[in-house]
Amino acid sequence: MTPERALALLRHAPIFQGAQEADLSPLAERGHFLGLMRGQHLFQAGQPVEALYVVASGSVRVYRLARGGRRELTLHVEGPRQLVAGIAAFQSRAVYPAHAQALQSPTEVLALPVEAVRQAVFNTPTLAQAVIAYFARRQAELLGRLDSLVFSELGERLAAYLLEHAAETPHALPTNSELAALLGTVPEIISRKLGEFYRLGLIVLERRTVRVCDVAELARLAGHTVTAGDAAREAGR
Amino acid sequence: MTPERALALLRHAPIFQGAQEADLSPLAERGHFLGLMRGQHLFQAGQPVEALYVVASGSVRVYRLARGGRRELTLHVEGPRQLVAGIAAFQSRAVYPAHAQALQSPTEVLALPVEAVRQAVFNTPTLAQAVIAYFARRQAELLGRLDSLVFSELGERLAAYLLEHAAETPHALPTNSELAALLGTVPEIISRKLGEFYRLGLIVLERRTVRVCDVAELARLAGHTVTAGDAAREAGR
DNA sequence: AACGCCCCTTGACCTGGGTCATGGCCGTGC
DNA sequence: GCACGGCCATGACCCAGGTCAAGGGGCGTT
Repeated sequence: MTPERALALLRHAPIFQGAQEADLSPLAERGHFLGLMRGQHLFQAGQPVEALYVVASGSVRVYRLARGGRRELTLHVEGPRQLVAGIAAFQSRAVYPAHAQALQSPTEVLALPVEAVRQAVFNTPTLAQAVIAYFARRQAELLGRLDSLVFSELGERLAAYLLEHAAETPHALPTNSELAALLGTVPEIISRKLGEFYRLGLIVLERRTVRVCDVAELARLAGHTVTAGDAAREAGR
Repeated sequence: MTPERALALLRHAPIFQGAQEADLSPLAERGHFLGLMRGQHLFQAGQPVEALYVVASGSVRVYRLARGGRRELTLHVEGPRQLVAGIAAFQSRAVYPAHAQALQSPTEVLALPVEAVRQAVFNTPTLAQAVIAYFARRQAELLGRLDSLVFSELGERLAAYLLEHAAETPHALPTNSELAALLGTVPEIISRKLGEFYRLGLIVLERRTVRVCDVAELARLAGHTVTAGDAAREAGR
């Protein structure tokens, strides 16, 4: 039973698009499913890499911790069919470069032993090609993340986040701590900024959801190098 | 003549380690050398990707520009045998994600057309494997960069830089603007921090070179979450 | 119902570091 | 020689955002 389910999952995972079913089935046979509760860790940064994971249900957050553990930065959140530790699996002296934990209960993942993955990928040119394309995409995302964190202020990042995740408003919002980890700050500041956006009439908050009111203005905040202070000044004249 | 030189270069490039000479020579034949003066651009961010470059001599700086161009962040500096745009070359709708410019005059690079590269890599499992390993390494570096920029203060980053690049002291230092771009800040702040380090007796500056005096203390600054203020306080008691 | 826990909100305060402007130094070219 | 341009240094000022602490609400558990 497990192999069929595993195979179905792999077949639909974006990273394996373009692969032959015949190439995937040996991999599927080596995999096994794991169930996780909210908050439970899939692995910790620094542990040797044993497996690569494909999310089957729920979601997994991958994050780095500052020295001392006072702050954390969420690198990405992966939902069904997405990979966790996909890149780490191909490093030679491989230890996980980040922590991974389930965000929901229950979360189910398919664990694929790294040797099995490497073997499958290195023996299957189409797979190798898919993996290379996947890596390139991830790298581009990471670069975007990097300079948004370095170049833009919190207001811009928050505005961008709201626009991106609130296609259908109202939309459930993560907790302030989760948002803070995502945007590289602390919960208090998120609280203030959201309050500020509300006062500017950009959003409405109600019971853990946001409704975006002024898409155009949010986009301006997100896109240009414009601080909320500027916006207030402009609104006031 | 060019093909031999190109082949020799490819053979020694770390990314192609483990590849057969036979697999590299068709690639070498498609390449051509370019000469650049200091400051001249190899490409600009946003241009469609035409080629991947291997540095033959001199060095190339790859950097991103903030919107508005007021600030820039150097992603990496590549010397001989290193790749520029190695990852961009494998993205599907590929535009360069960053700018690349020569740091020295003269700088010489080997340009390899992307189709030639893709073809060679996708047809040669050992090459594909090497490329995957290379990507994984780069990704790990980028992650390290990311959280040093997000989590640590400037003093830590500067201390880390000095330690890393001053194995043999005294060592030539880049200009303050170059350092600033590397560490994610502006030249004035570099000037102040270096002055502070000097006053603390950690380094000596003379005519564009640094000599590191107190390795242990610098390492403490770089490694722990310790501000220069703490150091001064401790030194003073 | 009452307790405890977690999260949110807000205020007060602090500080790293960005901005702007001035002046000095050095190297290069005329 | 002198003038110009780039780099560096430094002072004055400012502000986004981090820190710490206090208080309040929602909700699940006993």
